Amino acid sequence: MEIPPVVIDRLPLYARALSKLEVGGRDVVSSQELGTLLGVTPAQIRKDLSYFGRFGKQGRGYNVRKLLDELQRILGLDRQWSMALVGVGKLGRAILGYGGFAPQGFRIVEAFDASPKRIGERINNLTVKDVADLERTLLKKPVEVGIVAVPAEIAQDIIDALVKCGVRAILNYAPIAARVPPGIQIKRIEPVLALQSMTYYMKNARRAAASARS
Amino acid sequence: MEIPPVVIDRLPLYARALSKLEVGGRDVVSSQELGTLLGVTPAQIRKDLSYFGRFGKQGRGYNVRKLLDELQRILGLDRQWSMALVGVGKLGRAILGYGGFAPQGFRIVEAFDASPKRIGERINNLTVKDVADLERTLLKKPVEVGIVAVPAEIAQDIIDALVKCGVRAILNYAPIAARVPPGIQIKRIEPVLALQSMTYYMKNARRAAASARS
DNA sequence: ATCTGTGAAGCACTTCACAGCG
DNA sequence: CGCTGTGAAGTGCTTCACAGAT
Repeated sequence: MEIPPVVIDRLPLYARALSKLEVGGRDVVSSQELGTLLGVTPAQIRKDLSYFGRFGKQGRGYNVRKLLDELQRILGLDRQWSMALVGVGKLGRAILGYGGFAPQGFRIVEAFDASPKRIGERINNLTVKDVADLERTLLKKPVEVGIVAVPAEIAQDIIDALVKCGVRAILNYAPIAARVPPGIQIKRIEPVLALQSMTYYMKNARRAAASARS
Repeated sequence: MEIPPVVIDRLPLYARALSKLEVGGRDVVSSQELGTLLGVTPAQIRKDLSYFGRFGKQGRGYNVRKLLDELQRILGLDRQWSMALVGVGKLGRAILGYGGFAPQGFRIVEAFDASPKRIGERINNLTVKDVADLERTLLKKPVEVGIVAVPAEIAQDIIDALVKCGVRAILNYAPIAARVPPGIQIKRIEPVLALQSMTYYMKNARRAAASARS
């Protein structure tokens, strides 16, 4: 069956909420309650889960531990993923320093930059390599994900190189509409775009209406 | 007329592409060409723009400068927006140091933190204030946008406080499904969620299919 | 009695296809 | 002839509403 991409985008949210519930010692949760926690309708949660199987018990709800396991398996979160960062400027350094990837199984195992000042530098147990050696390095020791934190002008070239090295997903921090071949995943992380669409709803100072979408 | 939210989300992309074209000295562009640049169908671009007016010339295309002006006006990008950052840890510092906001008219004018170590610290011409003074400060001198870069546990409280101070949009970096009253905009910036949905398509190593969505 | 799982209905968004203007 | 603007058709996603399990 072909699953709607929006559904896939919501599953990590469900998983995170379940994870919190589990830590809190919760055994069972209903779609109603989970929906309230996440700002999603109960029907949507049930429908989303129904694409993958029947995980609940009628009259009771879902077993927190079991559903979380299922979601992690479905999403491929029951394993480690290795990533290569390209661009070790201010943004790249922040990404290297960010503590949120590792606990979720995402590890940055290579860092590249073009500036002689940065090549050879040691940050967070990683030695920055010359971007000229990117293909050599990643063809020998492939990674699954590429993180692009380079200036816009060269971002597409870097993305092409990463794809050539077998990367199957890209997290793009550069402000460009990058093109990738079919089958390769790419998501942009762009705070400015997020701001620029929110201003549309803000510019008329209307206190009412303008439904907020988390 | 009620405009589909997805349309609003695409307009900043169009604006950015037009901006690049303008810098490149381009006078006119067709929906076909703009679509190729952005990976969007020409029909979608024309339909999106048609919600707001008739900006093109049949047989020719769109005047780059004029369409860019219109989009900036529509999105409210023809003015400055002031923002307050809450949380000056590693992530908050990276946000303060990020050079991408100011050129687009978004200025961080206040920074708050709870840690005595950070309060009073001067970063990028901003003095970090005590988060206990958040309401006092922002009620006196309101900002339009709040940037939340605090630990998950206190993020909802901070968001509530910001909303109380009249903030109309929130850029949320904390890993929670935050709730805001209707009329308040909120967008999450969460690289981990982006990764966690991409893995779904990666876990079976299928080289074919699995359409990539930029 | 409660809450799931799900066809069917409803709504939202995208694409088609072409009239009409430059 | 080229390209926009747009109703209409098509596709995809969400919500409804209820049968059925516990």
